[in-house]
Formats: sequence, C-alpha cells, structure tokens
Amino acid sequence: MFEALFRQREPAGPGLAERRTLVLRTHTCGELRSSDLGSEVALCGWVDRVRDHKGVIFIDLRDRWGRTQLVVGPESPPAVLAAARAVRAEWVIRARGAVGARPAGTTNPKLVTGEIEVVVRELDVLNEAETPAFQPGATELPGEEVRLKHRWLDLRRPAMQDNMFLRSRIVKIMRDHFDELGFIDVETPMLGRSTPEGARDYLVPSRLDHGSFFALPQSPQLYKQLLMMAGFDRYVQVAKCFRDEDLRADRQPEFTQLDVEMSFVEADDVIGVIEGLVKRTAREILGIDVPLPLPRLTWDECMERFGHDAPDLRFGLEIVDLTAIAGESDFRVFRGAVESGGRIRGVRVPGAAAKFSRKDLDELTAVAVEGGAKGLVWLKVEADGSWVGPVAKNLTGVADPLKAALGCEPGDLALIVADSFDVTCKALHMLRKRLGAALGLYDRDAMHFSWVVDFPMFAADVETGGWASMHHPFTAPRPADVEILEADPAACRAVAYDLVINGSEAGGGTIRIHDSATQEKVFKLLGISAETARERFGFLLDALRSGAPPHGGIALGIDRWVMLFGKLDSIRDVIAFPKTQKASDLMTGAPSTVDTKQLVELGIRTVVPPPKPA
RNA sequence: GGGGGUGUAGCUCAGUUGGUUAGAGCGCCAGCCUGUCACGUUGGAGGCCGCGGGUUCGAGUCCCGUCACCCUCGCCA
Repeated sequence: MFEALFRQREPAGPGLAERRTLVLRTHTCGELRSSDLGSEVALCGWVDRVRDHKGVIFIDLRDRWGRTQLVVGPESPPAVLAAARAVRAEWVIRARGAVGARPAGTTNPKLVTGEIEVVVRELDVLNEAETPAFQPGATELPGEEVRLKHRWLDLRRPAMQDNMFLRSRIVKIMRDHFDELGFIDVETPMLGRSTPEGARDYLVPSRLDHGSFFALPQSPQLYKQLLMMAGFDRYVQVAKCFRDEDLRADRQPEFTQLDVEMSFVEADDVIGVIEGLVKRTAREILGIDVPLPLPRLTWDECMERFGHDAPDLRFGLEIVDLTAIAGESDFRVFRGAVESGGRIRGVRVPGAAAKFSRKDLDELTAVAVEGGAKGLVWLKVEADGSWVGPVAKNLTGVADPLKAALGCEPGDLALIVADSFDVTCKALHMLRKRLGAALGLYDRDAMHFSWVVDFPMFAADVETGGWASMHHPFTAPRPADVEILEADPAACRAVAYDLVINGSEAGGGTIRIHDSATQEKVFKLLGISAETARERFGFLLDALRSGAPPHGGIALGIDRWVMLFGKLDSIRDVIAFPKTQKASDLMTGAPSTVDTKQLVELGIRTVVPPPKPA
C-alpha cells in the first residue's frame, strides 16, 4: 500500500533533472518503469531484503522514494555474485546495471517498480550494518520503547517516512497560504522572560547573571503582539513552544505552532484566513471539499449540547436537559441535585439497550464517576415503552415526560447524570466520547471542522479563589461586555475562537486588548497588582500606550494538525524525535546530569543528589 | 500526585493449578536451492522471565516494593 504513497512524493519538474546530476546514483528506488528498459542506471539505498537462490540473488533496495528489485544472476561477474551473497539487511549499497524487464509472470503488481528490475553489473558496499534491533521492513511493529530508542531505524519505516513527508507538505501549504496573503515570517526569541501564569516554564540559567533565568517560550504571544505594534500588520511563524506539564498522546513538552497575528482585524478576519487554510489543506492533502464558512458554536451552546468546549461533532448523542422534568420526581438523587442548584442531564443512546450488559453499564458508571459524578442513572426502554433500570421505580409521574424529552423509543438506552452543571458536563462528555468510539458512531475517515466562539473571559481559579484567564490575560472582552468587566466577570465573554477538528482543539486565538486601560483592568481582575504588571509586562503596557493598532491572531497546533490529517492516534508519530511521557528522550538519554563545572559556571547547586549511573 | 495497562530470546508474543531441561514465529549463523518478492528448505546459536525483597521443598507464575514504557484524571493562560 505504501508504494502508492511513494508516488505522491515524486517531485514534479526540475527535481528529477537535479537528481540526475548526482554522481553516485542516476535514479531513486521509486522511479524506474518499463519506459526505462535498457537504460544504464545506478541506484543507492538500503538493503530491505535479500532472497538468495544460489544461482540468482534478489535484493530489494529501499530509499525514501520506494523499492526496486536488484537481480544478480549467472551472467553477473563472479565478484558481484560473491558480494551480493555477503550483503545483509540494512547495508547501504550502490548498484550499477541495466534496467531489465521481469520475465512474464514474475512482475510484482504491489510495487510501482514491479515491472522492472536492475540487472546488476557492479555492486559497491557503501557501508555495512550491524544486525538492526528491529527491521524497518518488517510487518510487525516493535513496541514504542524500542522504536524511540532506535529512532533512526523507526524513521526508516515507510509509514514514518510518510508521516514526516505529510508534515512537510502541510507546513508548506501553511507557508504558501500565508505568504500569498502578504504575511511576513518573523522569528522571535527562544530565551525570554518567565511569566509564572499559565503553564510551568522550562528555565535556562544565565551564566552572566547568576541566579537569573531565561524561560523558553510557551508561545510567542507577547512578541507577536509587539510586532503588530511595530507595524508589521500580518505576521506568521512556525514556532517551537515549550510547556513543562504532564504529557498525553496529543501533548509533548515541546511542540510546534503555526503562530499568526494580524492588525486592524476583527475575529471574522482571522477566522476567514484560517478557514481558507483549512479548505486548502483538506483539498490538497485529503482531496475533500470543506464547505465554508465552517459551523460556529458558542461556548455556552457547546457546554449545553456536548458538555465540552471542543466537542466531537462527528456524531450526535447530544445532551438533553431534564432538570425541570426529573426534578419533579421523588427520586432523592434528582431532587438533591436540583435543590443544591445543580442540573439533571442525560443522553439518549438509540437502540443501545440490548448492546449493554450489566457489566458494560458498570463500566459506563465508572466513566461517569471518573468525570466527577457520584453515579450514573441508566434506563432502558422496554418494548412496551416502560423504563427498566435500578431507579425505574423512582420515576413515578415523570416516566413519560422523561421519555418524551429524551426522545426515547423502545430499545433505547438513556444515561442520566444529576449534579452540578460542571460535573454533568464533564461526566456526559466522557460518556459521549466513550460511546462514540465503542459504538462506532462515526466514520474514522470523516473530518469535521468547526469553530467554538464566545468563550468566557474568566474561569474561577480554585487555587486562589479569584479569577483566571480562560485563554490568556491579553484577550479582549466582547465590546458589549467591557462595561460589565468589573461588575460581573463571570458573565463577560471574550472575543475568542477555537478551531475544533474531530473533538480535538486544533487551534485557538483571540482578539487582543489594544488599550492599556483595559489591559490594566484585566490584570487587576486576575489579581496581578499594578507593580507586578509593571515589572513583568511593563514593556507591553508602554507599547500599548505608544500607538497600538487593534489586533488579534491565532495559533494552530501543527503536530495535532498533522496527526489529524494523517488519521493517526499519537502526536509522537508526526514528530521525528519525540519525548516519552516522562519527557525523556530514549535515544539521546536527555535529560541528563551535567558536569559540576557547568553548574559552577552557572552559579547553580542542585538540591537532589544525582541519580547513580545505571 | 491519583487510576489503569504492559514488561519472558535481537523483535512480536505464548507460557495451564506454583512442579522436570521456559516455547513459537520473525530475525541471526551455517548448509542446500536459477525467478523470488513475507522465497523455500535443513540444521544451529541465542534467556538476569525489567530490577530488589518475601512466601514456599520449589516462583516466569503468588505477595510487597521499585523502575521503565503506554493510556488516563489532575495539570496544560
């Protein structure tokens, strides 16, 4: 199958001619066809497999372009036959010979080069190879630990090469798109100032100022705003970002964003530019047409209908509010939730009653509990329309209205959570995710793009009891909400927009505050004193007072884009050298202890004794 | 920090109720083989059963601890 993909890698036009000028090889291993019959060629690559039949030896030669069969037969010089016999997997060789037609019946339709073979007349071993830890050409995929430790071997695998080429193509589309729209690519520093809000910083000690530290950027947020104040108008950068937080399948400590900022814009301008990119990427990478504009949901709507701010819209299972109806029942759990200001909400799972055993329902209950719920009410609709379930007998008087509200029919399953709004959101969101996957409610090839807008400006900060920024402290409130900024922060909505692809946050941006008075108000609300604000963000406040245009932007998670467009499950498969869940690099051994001399130079003394070398 | 999963040959895995000498496929080494393409075939080598402790006459198997990797909650402005 991957042979077909190799074809896509073939560069058009000048690339071919340029490669012909190379000295060691005339063609790549994915290039020769019947039309080349009789040509004298030279190929270089890795030995993928050897099939030694004594009198005739076949060698599959592999490079990033594909695979070509070399044949060494009785007509080959004895030295070549001997050399071919000695060759082993992953050796790097160069073969010269003529392109020959494979005898009738021996062509290989699975290979784009399967019509031909190269009849070897000269064979040079460019480099031998030790027996590899695993074979890149093998069908069985080694465990990830082994792949990460021998990453260079893993990256030889066609699947990984496809991923890296996909990434390269997507980034090129991004660069072309923004270049054509007049954006300027500006690099911003990696060594910056630590800002304790947000994620944990990666710190870099200063040698010239002991006790002081740089921080690696969590994002180029402030720099790009300052570029707007500097008049660059439209900025773009493929930016490495660093956040020292715990990892996930879709989170790495260092990751890449397509960072974008624009002046004299409103949200629709930024959204429009990104929608153009979405359409273009989907067309060029997947060959699908994405109708624009993309659907937009408000944050409130998302939480009501899906319980999450990045809902997977590839399937239904929308949340239904049952507070008014179920609150009338005698069921203690329902009444209790209502009385303490909570909500009763549920989802209808059509036709699922028979599919879920008691054990399955216990598992779903565990999912709800993991989401913070104290339990899960499950109900099945019998053929006669009656409810069945542990609490069915508690539904006196509300059984039919409940059924009507959920739209349940015989054979359906209903899952209901009664708790605070936040808990019902969390639990039902997790149930939705689980059910969507377990019941196969969506096509794995489907791509769903949407925007979530009108996020709250602030969320309650459980640690401080104050307010915390939902996005970041530079987010502008909706113009209509500026007046209630201080009076009712919870009700204040931001001009913020998240791009959601298949239930994954693929990008997020905001219109920024561009006047220092509003910025200072927001800092104050966030509990950042005037002195602290001046110390940490004085340059921003100064810049805001020196002619700051209205501006806003967005950052797209490139790793996630590639993962999603490549239909992959892990971000690590689109990063050449990723880190493990403990943020270590199994290949290089980073992070590592350093010489005491280095520490002394930096004015640093470690508190934890260094681990004993293994 | 919490929950879950995995760890046995270079790789992928099996290993019964605790019981003799821990197996298979691939790979590796050697022989045979002139049309294979996951070549075939014959033979061979290869094991700290993650590590440490415990229970037991006896531990890959049971218990405790620990390490690594993966998934996940918290966390990720």
